[in-house]
Amino acid sequence: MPKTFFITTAIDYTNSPPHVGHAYEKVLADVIARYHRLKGENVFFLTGVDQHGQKVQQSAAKAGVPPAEFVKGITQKFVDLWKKLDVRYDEWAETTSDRHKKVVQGILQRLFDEGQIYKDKQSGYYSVRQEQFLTDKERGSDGQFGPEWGEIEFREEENYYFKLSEHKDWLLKYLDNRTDAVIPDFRQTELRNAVEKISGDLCISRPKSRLDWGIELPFDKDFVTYVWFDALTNYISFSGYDPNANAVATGLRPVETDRSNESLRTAHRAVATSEFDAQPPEFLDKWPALQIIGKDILVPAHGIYWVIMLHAIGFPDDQMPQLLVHGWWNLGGAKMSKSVGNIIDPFVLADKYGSDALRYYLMSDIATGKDADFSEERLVERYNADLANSLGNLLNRTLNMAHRYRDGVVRKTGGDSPLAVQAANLLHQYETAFERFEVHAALDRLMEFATTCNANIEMSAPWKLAKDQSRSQALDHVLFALAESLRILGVLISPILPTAARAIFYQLNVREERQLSDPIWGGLPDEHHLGKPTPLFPRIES
RNA sequence: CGCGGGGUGGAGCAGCCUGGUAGCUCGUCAGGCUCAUAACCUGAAGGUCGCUGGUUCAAAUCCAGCCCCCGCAACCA
Repeated sequence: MPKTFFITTAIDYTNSPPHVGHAYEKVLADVIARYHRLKGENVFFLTGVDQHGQKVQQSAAKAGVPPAEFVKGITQKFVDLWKKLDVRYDEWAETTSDRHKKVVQGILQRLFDEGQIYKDKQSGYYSVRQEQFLTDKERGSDGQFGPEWGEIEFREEENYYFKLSEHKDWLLKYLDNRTDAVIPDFRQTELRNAVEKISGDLCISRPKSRLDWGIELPFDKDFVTYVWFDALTNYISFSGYDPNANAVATGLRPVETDRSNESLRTAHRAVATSEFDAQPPEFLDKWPALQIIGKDILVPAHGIYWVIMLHAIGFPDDQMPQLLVHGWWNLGGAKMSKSVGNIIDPFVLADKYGSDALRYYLMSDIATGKDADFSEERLVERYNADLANSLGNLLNRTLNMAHRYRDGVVRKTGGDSPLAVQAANLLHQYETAFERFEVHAALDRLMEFATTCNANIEMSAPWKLAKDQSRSQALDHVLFALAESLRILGVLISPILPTAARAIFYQLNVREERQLSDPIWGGLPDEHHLGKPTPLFPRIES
């Protein structure tokens, strides 16, 4: 039984409703997931929401509702959006669920028992209004804290810390050994540089007096865990990880009193490997995941904290997730941001242009990993050029001719079509692009093929063939090749445009193809009866 | 000398990792076609691939230096 393809996205923070950036990430993950399903693989696509934390607590208080209720409302908007955009996930992560809490607490307890988590005192300037400690970063150009922070006081606070810096050397070595830990590679360079600068440990708690909307520390009920262990662990807590599966193996673990000792660390790894194997089969079947994240949360969250957390709880190096880091949709060259108020609402776009149009734009007009500029005019332009004029019109004219000249029946004739060769090339290039997560490139190849088909029609001029009885067979040959080409286009575009693909199959009157082996030339039966043409992508007139 | 990204015909971008006639969409101009969603096809004009130097038979692509633009507190993919 082959392993399941496991793909995750970042979980979205339920402090405010989704914008087009959220939509991009989930659609990207959905497209890659659908591609793997097309390949016939078992796929586990996990996404969800991050519901705890200070901002949520504050927003809920402002709205005058309990955090649990506040979070429910925002969560629903995300769920609604994914439904609207055909984002089909297999599991939904909500960090307030019991299932998740148990895993988080299990991991925390374990690390605490092993001495990886300790209590310490921190002191510094504290903003009462913002309920946070201030660092030098918050100082203005004059070196003072600005009025936006309100009253500032000097405060001491105890918190729990995770021994992050202890794993710095491991992480450096891991990154050096695995060149595709992060994609694209320049992000790995960026991460590697950031790891070099790690100093100090990671604060992982907040006293309940300050924040109680979170998961309680299992070893100290006056605290909740803050952000990192709460949010990042969702990737394993919702995929079957059992924090207690390693109970036996942990007993073998040497007590690490001298943590700088390399031999102990080696022993630690040896034990860790076996304890990882003790995980439930359903988890082992999925893990490791391909994790899709935005460029803002690579450093330090996923690239440093998350992989170190996994390492600390015994995940071997070859079980580290691969991080696919995508860029941002900017607006007029400027960053999209809530405070500036230049947020694009994906609901509005989806209602106005349809799910597929939005999906197509988000997948085609940005190179995976890079930034791009969002523009509604571009969306319309690409929709009209590629989907309406090229692909949609190709389907329409082909079906029209088939009905007009042949009553909708296409016949297999001997001989090769130049389109057959092109289709084989297309399939190859398409797969290559997808293996590199270059969805934009895959779409380019698809549209090139559609253009080739359109050019093929001009060249063969079926309307002339139809007038000449002696060339009847040539006409059959052309029409069959075109119908076959469209069937292949439908299969290959289905991960990106699931709704449109279904419409193509319907109009071609073929059953919904699901396998990547289907786009092989010759799949269409002889004497096939095509369906009636209906404009697939009506032009958007501005 | 902080870290990283970018600079490609009028606009927006891909290509760069794995050097070998510079490609896509839009726009402009000229033809063609009529099956089609006033869609389609062909051709043309338009580029010193930021600058300088190096490596090479060959550089948009590799190396070095320089110039300009953007991101790196929070919200936040």
